[in-house]
Amino acid sequence: MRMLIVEDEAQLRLQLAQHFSEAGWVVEEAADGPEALYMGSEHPYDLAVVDVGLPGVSGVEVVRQWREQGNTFPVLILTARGDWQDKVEGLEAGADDYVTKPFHLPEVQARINALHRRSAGLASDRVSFGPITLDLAARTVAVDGVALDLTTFEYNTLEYLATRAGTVVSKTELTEHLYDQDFDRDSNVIEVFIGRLRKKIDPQNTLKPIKTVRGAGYRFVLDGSR
Amino acid sequence: MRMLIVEDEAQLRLQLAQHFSEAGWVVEEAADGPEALYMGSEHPYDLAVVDVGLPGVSGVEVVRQWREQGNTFPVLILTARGDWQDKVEGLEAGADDYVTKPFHLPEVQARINALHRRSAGLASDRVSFGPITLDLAARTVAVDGVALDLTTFEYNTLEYLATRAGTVVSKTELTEHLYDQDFDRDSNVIEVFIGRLRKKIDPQNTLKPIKTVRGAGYRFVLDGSR
DNA sequence: TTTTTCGTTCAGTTTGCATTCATGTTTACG
DNA sequence: CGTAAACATGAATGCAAACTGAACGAAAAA
Repeated sequence: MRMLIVEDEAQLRLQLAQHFSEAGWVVEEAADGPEALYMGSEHPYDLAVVDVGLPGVSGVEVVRQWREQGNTFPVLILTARGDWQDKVEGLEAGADDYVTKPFHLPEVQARINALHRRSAGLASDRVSFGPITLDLAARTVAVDGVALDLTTFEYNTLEYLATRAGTVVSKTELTEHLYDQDFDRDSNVIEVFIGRLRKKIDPQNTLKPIKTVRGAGYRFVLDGSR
Repeated sequence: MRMLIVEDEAQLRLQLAQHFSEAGWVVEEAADGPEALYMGSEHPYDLAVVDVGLPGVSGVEVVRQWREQGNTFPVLILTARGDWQDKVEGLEAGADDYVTKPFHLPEVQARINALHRRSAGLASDRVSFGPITLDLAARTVAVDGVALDLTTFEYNTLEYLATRAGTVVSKTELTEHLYDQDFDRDSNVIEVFIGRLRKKIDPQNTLKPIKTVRGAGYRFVLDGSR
């Protein structure tokens, strides 16, 4: 999943970026309002963290303009402690949640997990499809109760497909959400990962949870149903 | 584990600091309210000891503000004997336990152990994973009933991983909780300790209790389970 | 003092894994 | 059928992350 971090203070921005990279996100950064506006309108992020106290174009303004452009990804704003007004304005501008600075990473992490989960339309951190269970918080997958040993990208690919189970996901959509902007557009990585996933999830090839929709992409489903 | 001691009286502060250093904690100190507020919001401590009778911003106030910021680490407050009110206010502000001054170190030690254990979500001082058993109070580890000879840091590293068994712990997280703020960020100590731990716990390399999650950190887990 | 213990650094090596490439297989459609 | 495009797959590559053994040096112990 791809996240945009908008924060002018370099140290804090880096700290957040490092943390969420380690947590498995693809992270991009913007240091000021205009940059944030550009990046947010150019790329399909899955989530954004925005400091409202930006120099120049304020964070609230950034969020407002994103929303006016029809951007729907969840936005978490960072407000200075006691700045009641910022918080209210931010939420009115279309932010989904807020955390006051100084904050503790676990708190930000928790709220981001919640936002991300909600935006995927899930009630819980755990999703099951027959014998296949994903734990979004722990980033683990089990088949028939046995944990699978997946690499970061294998897991990312599977999570993206599974949280959109039943719908067709194109290869471009996958690369847009699993890679940052400088991705080689004519690579076949996705095909390779799909292959490896199929082999790891279902070595006997009996479940066939990932169907190919020729010319359109892939669809995660179980059973013969549709 | 990293602890913050907030106490204005230098002699007492030093006594506590020395005691808990020897007990294996990484100890940092604050001498007044503002300093305590700053440090508590800046660093991810695992526990704090706060004297309520601070000049300037009172200890109760410090705890209240920490809690408002979403800080969750356990807090033990020190109150003057007979100062009934302080104790009540402190607990209401979000402290977890109290000790009245003058106190006996063993008592403080015992309460801190209890708080720390509870915050790790453990019911007992003893934790087992298959043949591996840690005794948090005695800071000892045994494999198949045979005691291991671990150094302070080796034990600390193992304890941190084991009390979070099943989840991925990043190297950054480890250094944040096992070292104080002036830690050389591009050191590979953690890797070295992980290596030594693996060798000591499991010389035949059959249990493989510490798994590497490339790019993310380490995960303590036994068998294929979870 | 000398000796030992341990935390830390460093350099060299290994390994995991994302990515590419070449080739094989399926499918749609004329 | 035939053929071209889309997809699958096994092996090869390259690089950064992780591992490791040795050495250093500070502090504790003897």
